[in-house]
Amino acid sequence: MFPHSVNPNVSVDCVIFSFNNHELEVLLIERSAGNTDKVDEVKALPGNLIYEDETLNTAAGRVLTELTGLDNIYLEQVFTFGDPDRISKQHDQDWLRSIRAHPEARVITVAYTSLINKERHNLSPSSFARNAVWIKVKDVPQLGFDHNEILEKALSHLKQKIYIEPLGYELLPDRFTLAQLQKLYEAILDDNFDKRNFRRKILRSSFIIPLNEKQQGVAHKPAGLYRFDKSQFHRI
Amino acid sequence: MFPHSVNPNVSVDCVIFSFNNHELEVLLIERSAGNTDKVDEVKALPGNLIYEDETLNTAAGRVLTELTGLDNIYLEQVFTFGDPDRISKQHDQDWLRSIRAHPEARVITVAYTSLINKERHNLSPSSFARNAVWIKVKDVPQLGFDHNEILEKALSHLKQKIYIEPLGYELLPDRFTLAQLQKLYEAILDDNFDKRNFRRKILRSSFIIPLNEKQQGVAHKPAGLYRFDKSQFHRI
DNA sequence: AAACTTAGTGTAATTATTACACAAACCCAA
DNA sequence: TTGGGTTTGTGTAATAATTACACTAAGTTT
Repeated sequence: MFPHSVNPNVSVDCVIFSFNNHELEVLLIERSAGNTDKVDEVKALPGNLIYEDETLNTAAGRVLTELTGLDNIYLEQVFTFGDPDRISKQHDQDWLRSIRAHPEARVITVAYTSLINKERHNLSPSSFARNAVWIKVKDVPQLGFDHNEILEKALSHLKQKIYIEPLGYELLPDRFTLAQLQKLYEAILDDNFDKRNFRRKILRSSFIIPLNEKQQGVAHKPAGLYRFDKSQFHRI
Repeated sequence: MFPHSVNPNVSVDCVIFSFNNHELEVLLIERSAGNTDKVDEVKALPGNLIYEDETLNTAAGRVLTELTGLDNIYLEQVFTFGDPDRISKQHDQDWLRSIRAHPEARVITVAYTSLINKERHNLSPSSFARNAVWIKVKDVPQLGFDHNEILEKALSHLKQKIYIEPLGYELLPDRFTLAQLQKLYEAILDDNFDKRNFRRKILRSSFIIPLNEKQQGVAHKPAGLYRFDKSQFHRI
């Protein structure tokens, strides 16, 4: 491996969502300061400066892997944040000084997002990520830099997208019930739907295929199981 | 005025659309090389490096003004392009060498877009824009850098947006006919609609207010005039 | 066997979408 | 002044989508 040269002015940040059958969660890291074992109590989105010789998309994937261990995740660009003061809060600067060659350099960041099923991926934080944790979107505290704003933008991007693409095939188990799917839509859109209308509409869409199986071992009438038919749509 | 320091790694590009009552047009500049009066025959979107102390949005407005004279245009971010090779074509490099301190530096560009009525704005190209011209979107030639790709992305952004926001209040005259409005929608969406259905739908929307006036001096039945009611919606 | 819990279903009213054709209003030219 | 040219403006029927709404069925637990 040759060493890569770093672009001091451009970073990527990743907003990775998951679903715990109830609520949306987002992946955050706990920053550790330099070589010390001191954990910075402020959480942040996984992100870092790009290399000079990689695309933004590649950078997002690499940085996500380096910080959290998540590998081979499909990432989609959301928005770019470039306020000149976005990294200049004192606390953020203190932290940057411990890890960056030019902590004072202006950094524009390109946000990427993805949806994953956290059961299918293991986290193994490293680099300056002392820890990587799933936090309920509704419980997200004040984050470093402008990361709350980035999260908000990724969320509204997600809300828009769910009308276009049948999201969720990544967020749910392979076989799922329509109640689970409905809860997912409700979590993303922060709304509630009528069960009958939701079912009618979603089954009309041909992405969701009924299986001849039922839930087992639940203390009530078992629900039928469904799966996504990925062949019915294509990423652009 | 103090001199501004330039960020060598980040630029903005502006995709400005207008409408000639028939087709969509986009604003391009003809690049002039350095101090020479030689016109680079390749056209490009108006764009340039950002200053260290301005936001991306501010940079987009400033650059647009500097290159084309368009002032005070509402600009909206579209997408960010960061391919490591996006400015390395020989011809683009030749031109960059004539105007940039570090022509070889990697540049990530943030694209912005707007819709304007070209009748209401004057072009006065300056800086390295030898000329600024409106080109029909369907006639756009091969542009410098990755600007064809950027234009495509801005166009699809526009198509998406027209479903959400009642665009067009900027693109049409203050008073317009429903046929003009329909042609605008058809130009943007590259589609054709049934006149009766279009009218019914658009009039249902409450943004479009009938006036008690008719076209004058046309050699056929004069059409009724309408205006937009801007109070009926708000930019986010 | 009764209580508990969630699944699964139908209908009527309203609204939106699609497809389709002809008379009315104005100008112009003969 | 009349007829031709051109674009405007309008209605309806068929189909599809949306909304609102409540009870029985199928399991488990006690």
